[in-house]
Amino acid sequence: MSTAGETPATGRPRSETARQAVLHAVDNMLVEQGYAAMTMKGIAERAGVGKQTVYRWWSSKAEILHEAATLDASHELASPAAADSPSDLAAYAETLVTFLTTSHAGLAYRALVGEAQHDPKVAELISASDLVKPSARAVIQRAVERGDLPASTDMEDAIAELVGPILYLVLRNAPARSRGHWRRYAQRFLDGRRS
Amino acid sequence: MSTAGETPATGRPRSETARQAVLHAVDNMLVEQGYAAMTMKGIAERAGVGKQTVYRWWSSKAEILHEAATLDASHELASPAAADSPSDLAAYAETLVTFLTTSHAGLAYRALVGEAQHDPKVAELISASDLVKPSARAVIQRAVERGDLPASTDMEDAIAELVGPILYLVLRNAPARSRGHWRRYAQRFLDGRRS
Amino acid sequence: MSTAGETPATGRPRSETARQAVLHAVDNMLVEQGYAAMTMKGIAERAGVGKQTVYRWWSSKAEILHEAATLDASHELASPAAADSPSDLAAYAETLVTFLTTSHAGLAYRALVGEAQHDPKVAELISASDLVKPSARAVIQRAVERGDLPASTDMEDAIAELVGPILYLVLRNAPARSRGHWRRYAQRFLDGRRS
Amino acid sequence: MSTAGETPATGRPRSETARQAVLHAVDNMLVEQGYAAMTMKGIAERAGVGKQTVYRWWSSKAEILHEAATLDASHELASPAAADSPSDLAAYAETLVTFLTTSHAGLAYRALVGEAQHDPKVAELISASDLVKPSARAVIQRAVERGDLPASTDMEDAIAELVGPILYLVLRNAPARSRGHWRRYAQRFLDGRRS
DNA sequence: AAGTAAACGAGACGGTACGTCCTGTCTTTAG
DNA sequence: CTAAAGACAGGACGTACCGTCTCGTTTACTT
Repeated sequence: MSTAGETPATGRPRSETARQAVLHAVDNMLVEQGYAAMTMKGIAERAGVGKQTVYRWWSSKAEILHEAATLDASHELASPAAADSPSDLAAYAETLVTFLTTSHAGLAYRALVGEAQHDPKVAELISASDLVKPSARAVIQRAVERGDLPASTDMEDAIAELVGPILYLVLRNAPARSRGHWRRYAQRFLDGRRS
Repeated sequence: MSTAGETPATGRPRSETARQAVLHAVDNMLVEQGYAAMTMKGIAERAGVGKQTVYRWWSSKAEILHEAATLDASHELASPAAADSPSDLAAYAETLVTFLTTSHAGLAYRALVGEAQHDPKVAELISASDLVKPSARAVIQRAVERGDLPASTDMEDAIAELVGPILYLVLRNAPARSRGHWRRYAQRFLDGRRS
Repeated sequence: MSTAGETPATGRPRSETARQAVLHAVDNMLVEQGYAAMTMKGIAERAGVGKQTVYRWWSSKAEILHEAATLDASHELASPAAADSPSDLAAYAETLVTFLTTSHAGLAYRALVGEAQHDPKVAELISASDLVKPSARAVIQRAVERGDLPASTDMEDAIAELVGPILYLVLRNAPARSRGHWRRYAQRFLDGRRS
Repeated sequence: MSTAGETPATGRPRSETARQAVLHAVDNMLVEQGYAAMTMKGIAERAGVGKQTVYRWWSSKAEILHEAATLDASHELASPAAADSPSDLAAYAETLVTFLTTSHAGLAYRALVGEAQHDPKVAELISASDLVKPSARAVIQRAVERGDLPASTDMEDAIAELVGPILYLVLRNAPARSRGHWRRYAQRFLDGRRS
């Protein structure tokens, strides 16, 4: 990871230019070539940066991708509160699908979830700082506060049941669903959890 | 893929011994070393087989893994019909979790789902012959026939909503849930789809 | 080293084409670029060969160079016996100078002698199979047999005293000496060892 | 090279401490690790000096080594005039062998002679300021003045014939020779050059 | 005393070669 | 014609050095 906690007292400071170049390179290469075709060597060349500079700040392409995606994700997943809980949840579902299927950060997220199945380090990375969870937690929290979900709702389970089916479809490249579909999806989610 | 259409008229026949050796090697290596550390060369050596022999019958380690997993999966995911739908669904959820977290084939399935995010060929492979879907379809079908789910139930959506949350938890290495949890999970699933 | 002692019973045999391509590449690159600028990567590319193939048969550029030079050296250093010992020794001195200053193999020999000062492995290599020594030994032996040098002559010392000054001049890029110079040089060598 | 021509009018002056630290570091590292293992970075760290400081005053490790060796060489190669020319020459030969095989500066000299075969800049360096030549010239000059060598003796050739065989043996790590050997060696040198 | 300017230690920078590993193909002998 | 064995061309891996370039700091000489 590139976030340096303490500032080193001495030596040439890290080049922010190089950092940005790497993050942009990774972002673009993911879309153009896909995760598997990306290499540390290729990233360095694309960014116009030495390989050592990349390794100095990130230990794998997954880590770079995670940082690049995190920067955009919170902004892209922001779902403003709607009038009522069904609308709120349905809007969030649509936002999430759009994020996962069209956004650069969303593609990165899917690649990272995939990679996490092969590499425990990546699994730890996304579990320590999941891009999607916070937004899902927020929308469920709103429903609880409105009284549309019981106060006893287990947050982890609720997130899994809200996000899981969406991720399942997206990871399998299922065809897009209609707006009405997500409206009914939100309703089922609420109905199943009515006390 | 290993399915040979017509039998070649002449020459030395394909060695079934070699095929079995490869499938067993892949199975064991996945558990011992993980997906990423497996290589075609390593598989061949472990199986006591030439590299060319592996390439002759499968085009990637994903394909070998898929075949190895498919053999076991249907048997391991068989969930006998229980007395009522909630019990049936809860039992299936538990079986699926056990499969995905402890079985060799289940680990292979997770590795393949991960790989599918990087490689379209693998995505096609698992979508053409998903190990889990048939079992989920069967248990949902039983609920429809019992009248506990409406006849109009969309099967693809229902599978996604039943399996999605489970896969979401498992892919993130979430801690095991209790039997009661899955009982309530099944109930929420049915309640959301009532009326 | 590339000399395989025992023949392996199985597998694809070594490609003689690749071996020749590497040896030629090294030969040409030494002249064009110099020893320091030659790299294993560059040799492989120039030879149209994989890096692994190079490492499979030689462990360093010095070893390749040694093999390439050895092939040519004995032929190029062959000095036919002259009428008398002074002429014989003078002719050999001239041949040796020409070899060391103009021949590809001679340039390689100088590079190897240089490298041997930094790398004990190279030192061992050239001491185990020196390109120059055999030819010097032969010409001194002839002088002994003619009775122009005492039978008690220590061969190692005589070689050092015959070849050393020549090598000293060549390694320092001293200007070329005349034919008469080498004639007098041979005479001094014989005179110093008379009686 | 470190000899600064004109003194800059202003700014912090060069640190003599740093210069000495670098020269000592190089001296020790050569003995401990060998020429090939020495790096500019390693030298700087060993000397407790910044890399830039090293590059400011020397352009390569060969140059540092040359300066370090030059400081000691003239002192170590000083060979006091003996009673007669054979003794004088024999003593010098022994001194030279000892220098080349045991002294730090002698090891440095051998490393530089080796490097000169790969790098023309180093070749120029040692030919412009050879550590050994002056001492050899002095001892030969004494023999001429004593009348034991003809006045017409070509100095360059004589140096080559006196030093060449010694260097040849040393560069090949030949076993040490006895005192009697060098006595006879000196005699042969004189006999060969008697008019 | 304040200002100027170069040298200082430190270490990141863009590059490039290292030697190893793996890929998918090819070439041998054995069955 | 398949099998095991293993060499082939190619290319990415992560590491190490190269020589250059900033940093903040230090140290002498100039006003």
